[in-house]
Amino acid sequence: MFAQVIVDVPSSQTDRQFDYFIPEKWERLVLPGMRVVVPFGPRKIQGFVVGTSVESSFKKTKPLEELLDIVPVLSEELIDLGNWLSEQTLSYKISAFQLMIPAALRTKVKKQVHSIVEGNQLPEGIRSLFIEKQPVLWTDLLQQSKPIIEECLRAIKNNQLEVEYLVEEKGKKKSEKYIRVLASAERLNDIPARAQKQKELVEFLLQNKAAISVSEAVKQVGTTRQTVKALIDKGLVEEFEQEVYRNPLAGIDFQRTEPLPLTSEQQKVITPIYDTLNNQSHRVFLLHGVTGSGKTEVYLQTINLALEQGKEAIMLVPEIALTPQMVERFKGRFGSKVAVLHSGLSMGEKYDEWRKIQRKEVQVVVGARSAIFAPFTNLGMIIIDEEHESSYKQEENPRYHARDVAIERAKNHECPVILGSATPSLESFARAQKNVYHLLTLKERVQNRPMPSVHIVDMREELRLGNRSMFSNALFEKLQDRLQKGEQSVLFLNRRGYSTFVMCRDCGYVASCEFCDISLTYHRAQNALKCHYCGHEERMPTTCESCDSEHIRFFGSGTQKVEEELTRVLPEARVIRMDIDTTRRKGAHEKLLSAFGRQEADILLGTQMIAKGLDFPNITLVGVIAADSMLHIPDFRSAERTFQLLEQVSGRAGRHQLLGEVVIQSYTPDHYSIDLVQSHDYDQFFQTEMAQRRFGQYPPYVYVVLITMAHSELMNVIHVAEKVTSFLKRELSEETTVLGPVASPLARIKDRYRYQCMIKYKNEPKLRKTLTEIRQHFNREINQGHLQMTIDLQPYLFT
DNA sequence: AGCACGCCGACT
DNA sequence: GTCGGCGTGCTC
Repeated sequence: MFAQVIVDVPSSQTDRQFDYFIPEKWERLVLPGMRVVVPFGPRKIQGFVVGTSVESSFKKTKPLEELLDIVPVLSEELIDLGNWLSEQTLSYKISAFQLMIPAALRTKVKKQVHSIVEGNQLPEGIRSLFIEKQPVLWTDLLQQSKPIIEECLRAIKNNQLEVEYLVEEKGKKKSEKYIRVLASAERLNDIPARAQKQKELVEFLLQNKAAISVSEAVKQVGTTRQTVKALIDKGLVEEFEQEVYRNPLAGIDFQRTEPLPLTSEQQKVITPIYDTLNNQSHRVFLLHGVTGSGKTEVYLQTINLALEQGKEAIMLVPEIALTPQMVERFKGRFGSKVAVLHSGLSMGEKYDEWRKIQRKEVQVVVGARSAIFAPFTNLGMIIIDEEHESSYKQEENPRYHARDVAIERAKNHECPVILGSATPSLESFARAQKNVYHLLTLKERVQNRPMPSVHIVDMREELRLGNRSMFSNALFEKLQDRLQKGEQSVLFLNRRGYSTFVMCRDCGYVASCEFCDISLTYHRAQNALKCHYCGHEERMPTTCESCDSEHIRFFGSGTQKVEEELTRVLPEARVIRMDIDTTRRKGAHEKLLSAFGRQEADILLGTQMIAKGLDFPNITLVGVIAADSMLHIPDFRSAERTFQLLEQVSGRAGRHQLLGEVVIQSYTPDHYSIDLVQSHDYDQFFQTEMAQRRFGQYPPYVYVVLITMAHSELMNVIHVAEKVTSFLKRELSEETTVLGPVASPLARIKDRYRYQCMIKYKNEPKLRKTLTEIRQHFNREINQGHLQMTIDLQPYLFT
């Protein structure tokens, strides 16, 4: 028997199957989806078995070296999915497979050297290194002086030293010491009368038939490890190692909740989902529900039905929305049937959660992007909450979108997918309009709570009235008012975007490209404004093109500056600041939020991360300091992102008894992405934005591919970029547009110059073939490490 | 990705 | 003549 193996060597030349002979002792044990160690050339590496066969077309096959799993870590479905994913994203198969297993199971190859002769037969200079035939790590050896290294290399040639490859797993299963009682009740008499604690402990163990961890037993009886040790010595108690799961949620009690009664709207949207579940068919639903309309309850109840059918469910949430509040709702409803996967867990904790899924100890997974690969085998439901979120797109290879993977998996399992959002992505909503997805709508908040009222403040007007601070009068007064009433406020400042945009403070005019209708980016080095899409360039103006004012400014002030300002103008307010800087430490996020929940602060000031999932009853005011900050980054999705973010932030206010109010400060209050937040009119926003996309030929009207090339020599990268562009223009069909080459928005990273070109197409059968050819053509330069080339199909980032 | 093999200049 | 630099190609 032979095994087809994908080896752990990420390169284009090894991105195919290699045949290995299965030794007789493992004949029936080797199954597709298992990890193995194989000899590969002179070394040993890890690989995934993707198939077995009776024959091999190879004359000389080496045998498998080691079997790393007893049970496959990848199901047949996940192997297929991996192949599909690598085709879709033009990445290596091995990278796709590695994505699907927890980091703890990824192996590292260690190289070490040990002596195979007696010490005194080794050359004198290196004898002290290899005492007692102890192996020396290759990396340590390389730290030695040059003559020593050379002496070692010679010894290896002379068969005095041997090189050995070790394949090691990164993570370990956690085990704890457990005890069980061996003694029957009679032998209690063997314990001396004064050994009171020993007696108590044995009695306790006899009552509790099951084995118990030492630490737990000691705690329950109220004694110390010494007692346990004495009993082990007497032979009354036995100690053994037991594998345990790390529990990231230890000590937290989740209050069980029952399904809530549904509103008639919720009932209406849930019916077709139930039908699809009952028919065991595949269908994609787009659940468009305003903030606070009870989408989560719909998720919970549909998952519940899937579980009742004996199936499993995956629920994806954006990383920053994976708050304790969200986890609590799922644990509350499904208890121990839930595993949680997010980046806050340690490698070991993630491994444990993954194994719970693999062993079918849980039926529901709540997690961020990569949880879409949860090793379930009987999926009945996949939900993607906040489906418009860009964090579902992975920005490194394999550059996949969790939404696409979800739909592919759901097809494999013939089960429904729910994409949920208050502000769906244009792509998804357009698909719903074309009936590719089935649209479900929740227009009302639960219990007839009103949507928060939104005030848009024109900051140009504020300036004219002499208010130069970052808070408008309206926002300042409302903040004071909440402070007085003891209600809480949330202040939102978006610092995203790397490049400064240029704006006139008098009229709000923003310098934008005359060909692309996208804001220009300021380049300090040349004191020029550039368009990152078409390459257009103009001098940095000194006066406003529109009103001749000299108040032309670069924009961008961070949360720290706002915090400073806040303590100056409202010294009595207690402020919690939440951004990357204050939440980097593990658990800091939860700590700050729960402090705010206990009303230990009046104002929560933060970036993106406070826009989602936040649900506190006492929040009655939401302020957005600079609504335009996102609008002018050079990205065709900037208006969409602005609207989505403003809607999300607005949704944080007035979710319970108290009414909510929102203040949005803007220099361009008439822009539709800001203006339409006032009426919470998604449909109108969709219509307007679609017209823009149509005009500029952007998604969803076309598909986009971004090719980024980087090289340390500017002339070199320009040359490559030009070759790539002209090749694409020659090979691809007439209807396809190839733009560029232009310098990337981030024109130089780590001393490499970056250029990019963009493909816009509607239907391009030769696309993948052509892109693969390009990569093949520059393969040598890429392999030599001079040239970097990334190909992003359906990119979300254009840096 | 590693690693061996092999071809060319520098030097004992 | 030999050592070691890097370019080329292979790994079941």
